[in-house]
Amino acid sequence: MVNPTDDIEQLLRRNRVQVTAQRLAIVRAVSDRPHATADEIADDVRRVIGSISRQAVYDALGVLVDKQLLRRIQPAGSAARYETRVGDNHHHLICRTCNRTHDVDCAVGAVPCLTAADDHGFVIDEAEIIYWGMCPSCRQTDAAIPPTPPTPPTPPTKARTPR
Amino acid sequence: MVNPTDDIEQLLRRNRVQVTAQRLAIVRAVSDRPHATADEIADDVRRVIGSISRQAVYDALGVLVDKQLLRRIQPAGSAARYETRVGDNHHHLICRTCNRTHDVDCAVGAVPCLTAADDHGFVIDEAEIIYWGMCPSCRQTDAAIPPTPPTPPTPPTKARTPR
DNA sequence: ATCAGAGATTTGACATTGTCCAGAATCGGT
DNA sequence: ACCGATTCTGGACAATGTCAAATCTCTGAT
Repeated sequence: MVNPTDDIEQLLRRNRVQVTAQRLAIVRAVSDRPHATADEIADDVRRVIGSISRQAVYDALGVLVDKQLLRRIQPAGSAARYETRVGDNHHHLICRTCNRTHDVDCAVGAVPCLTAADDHGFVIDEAEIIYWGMCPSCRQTDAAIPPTPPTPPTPPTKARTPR
Repeated sequence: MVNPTDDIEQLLRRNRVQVTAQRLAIVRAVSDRPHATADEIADDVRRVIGSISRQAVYDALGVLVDKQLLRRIQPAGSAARYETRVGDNHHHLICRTCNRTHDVDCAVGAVPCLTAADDHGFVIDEAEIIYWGMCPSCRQTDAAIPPTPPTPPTPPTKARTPR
């Protein structure tokens, strides 16, 4: 419960976003569970508000991302994820096995990575960086059960990603 | 036509990948048109081979990526794209408007970006970097037609990305 | 406090990108 | 040329979004 509802409401008003119960609940849900997918957010919101349409969730997330109140990330092989930490050029570290996602401050500095070796004449506005790897607990699990090459309990050769 | 078919065939055999007409055509298609989607690849292959099932395309691409003969990238808001340039830690520069994708050598050096500021105990095996921006020709087009605020010929506020 | 219009939500259809499965066809070693 | 393993085909299905029309709700002005 990071943000009292009142704060969220004022945040929306300051940014000229119409305030509705759905949007309040959505922002709160994202704030409470960073890196959640639209689906997870919808579930969380329903638990609080009772019900919400899928479309409302997508619309609200779209508006909030547009207004830069939320940031959307779309890691390969998973649905889009949302977070409230915005405007600070941080990156992400994702476990290939369990999909756990961590924020990582930019290694280089403030707005660093916006410099490509050769920009091909582009005007670059974002450098999106995702570090892929294996988290400590998955590494442990994986190492603990070597005697099952064909079908390791965790992912076989590669975690399935049914979108 | 970068690779004669014979070279592709030997490449497959060297890597213990069964050689089929479909796979040869697929590798060639990816080689001829880097950053193509599965769908585009299927079309290209059909133009050469006559026909191929959607599943065969996905299967082959999956196998080839597994064997590291192809690299798969999945930019936000578009289908997965494939390229033959593999194992050299290069990154990508994508135009938000027209989706044109360029390769960019890593700004830092050899295998550089594998260092996150805080790795949370992860074993990181890849740092995926996508630079987002606007390419020269889209920038020009965009600037050339300012008198259409409601529905600019190019994207209204943001290019739609129907996946 | 009320009202009108802008904007949001709901509902239901549809699109895209993949995956699963079972059977037929093909490949490659002998 | 044969046989077992692998691949391909075709059809169904799943996940994640988007579109469009009708209805409802906010919000600012009266």
